[in-house]
Amino acid sequence: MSTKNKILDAAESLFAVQGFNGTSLREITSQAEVNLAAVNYHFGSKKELIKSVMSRYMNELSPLLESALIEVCERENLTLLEVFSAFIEPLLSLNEFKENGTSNFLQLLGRGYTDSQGFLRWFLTTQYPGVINNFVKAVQKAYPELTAEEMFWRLHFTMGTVVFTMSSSDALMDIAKSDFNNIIDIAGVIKKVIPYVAAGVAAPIV
Amino acid sequence: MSTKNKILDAAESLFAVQGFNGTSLREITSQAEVNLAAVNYHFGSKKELIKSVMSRYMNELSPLLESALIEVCERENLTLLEVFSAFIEPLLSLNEFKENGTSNFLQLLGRGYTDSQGFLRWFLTTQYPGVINNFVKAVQKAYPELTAEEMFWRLHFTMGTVVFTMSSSDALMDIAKSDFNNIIDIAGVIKKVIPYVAAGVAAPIV
DNA sequence: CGTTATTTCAAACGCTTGTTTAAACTGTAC
DNA sequence: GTACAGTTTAAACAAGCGTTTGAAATAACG
Repeated sequence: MSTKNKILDAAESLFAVQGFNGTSLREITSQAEVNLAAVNYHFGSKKELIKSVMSRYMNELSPLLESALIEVCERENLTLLEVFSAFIEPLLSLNEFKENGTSNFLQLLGRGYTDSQGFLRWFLTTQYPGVINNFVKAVQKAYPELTAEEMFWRLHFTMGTVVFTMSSSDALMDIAKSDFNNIIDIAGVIKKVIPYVAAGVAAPIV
Repeated sequence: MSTKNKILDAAESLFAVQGFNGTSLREITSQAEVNLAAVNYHFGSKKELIKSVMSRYMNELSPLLESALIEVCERENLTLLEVFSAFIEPLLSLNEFKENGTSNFLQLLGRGYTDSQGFLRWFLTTQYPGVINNFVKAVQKAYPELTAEEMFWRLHFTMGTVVFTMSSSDALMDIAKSDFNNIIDIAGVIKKVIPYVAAGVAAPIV
C-alpha cells in the first residue's frame, strides 16, 4: 500500500471519530506508520488532505446517487418515501468499497458541516451539484405543492437529521444496545431515519 | 458589569459562532476586555467556563419548559404538533433574557453535541432530567403506539434536526434572504422546523 | 489610617499544532 | 556505474494553546 493511501485511510477513520479540528497530523501519520512530513509532501496541507478524504468517497458515491435518483424520478405516483429510499442502496454499497465505508462517510459528512464553518457545504454544492439537482427534482415531483423556499428549509432539516445522527451514531447504537437489548448496525439506523425524514418533508404546509 | 459576566457574555457569543474547540481563551478575554488569567481565576478552567455558559441558560429555561410540558400533557386528544409547539414560547422568551438569547442557546446546544464528543449530552441528561422526562411523557400520551425504542431513535433524530439547524442557522437565513428575498429570523426558523419534526416523530411505524 | 482579603495584571511556563528544511535514501534510465 | 528524479527521514521552526506565577492594584473592614 502506498504512503498516500496509508495516510488517507488513517485520516479517514480518525476524522470520522474525532472531527477534523480534533485530529492532529501527528495522530494520522502515527496510525498510518509514515513520517510526519509525508502529509505535506503528498497533499500540501491539512486542508487539502481533508478534501482528498472527502473526494475519494464522493467520486465513488455521486454517480450511484445520481442514477438512482434519475431512475426514481421516472416512476408514476412517486412518494417521498421512495425518493429518500433511493439513498439506501448507494450508501450501503460504500461498505463494499471500504470497510465501515457507509458509517465513516456519513460521519465525515457530519463533521464537515459543523467543524469547519461551512467550508464543506461549499465544497459539496460546488463540486457535486448533480446529486443535489436530481434530488430536488425528485422531491418536486413527489410533492409538487411544496414551494421552493419551503423545500429549501426542509431539505436542510433533513441534512441535519442525517448528518447529526451519523456523527453520533456510535454512541446511539451503544445506548440502544444497553437500554433495549437491541443490536443495531448502520444499515438499521438508516432504515429508521428514512421514514422519519420522509414524513418530515411530507408534512402539511402550515 | 462584573468581570465574570463580561467573560460569560463574550464566551457565549464566540462559542456559538466558532464552537468550543474553535474558540481560544485569548479571543474571549480580548473581546471581554479583561486579562487572560481572569478566566482561570474566576472559573478554574476552560471546561468549567463552558459549563457555566450552558448553566446560565438551562437554569433559566428548564423550569419554563417543564411547566409548559406539564400543561400540555393535561390536554385531551393531544397531538405531537402540540407537544413540540410547547417549546416555542419558552425558547423565544430567551430573547428577553438576553439579546440573541434564543439563537445563541440553540447554537451552543448544537456545538456541545458535536464539539465535545458527548460531554454535553451527559451534562444535560444528568443535570436536567426533568425536562426530558416530561417531554417523553407528553410524546407517549400523544402517540401511545410508539414503542420505547422507536421513540428513543426519533427523539434523537429530532434533537439532531434542531441542533444542526440552529448551529448553521445564520448561514441558512442568509441563503433564504438572497435566494427567496425572504428575511426570516430565528423565530421563523423555529416555526418552520416544528411541523417538520412533529411529522417525523408521527411517522407510521414500518 | 492600617491591615487584611480580593481581584487584576504582565510575563512566563510547558506543550501541541501545522509546516518547512536539508540531508539521506530509493529506484530507474542512460 | 553514475547521474537524476522521486521519496523518506529527523530535526527544527514559528505560532498558538491552556494554565500558572508572583507581584501590583484595588476593595473591604476594624
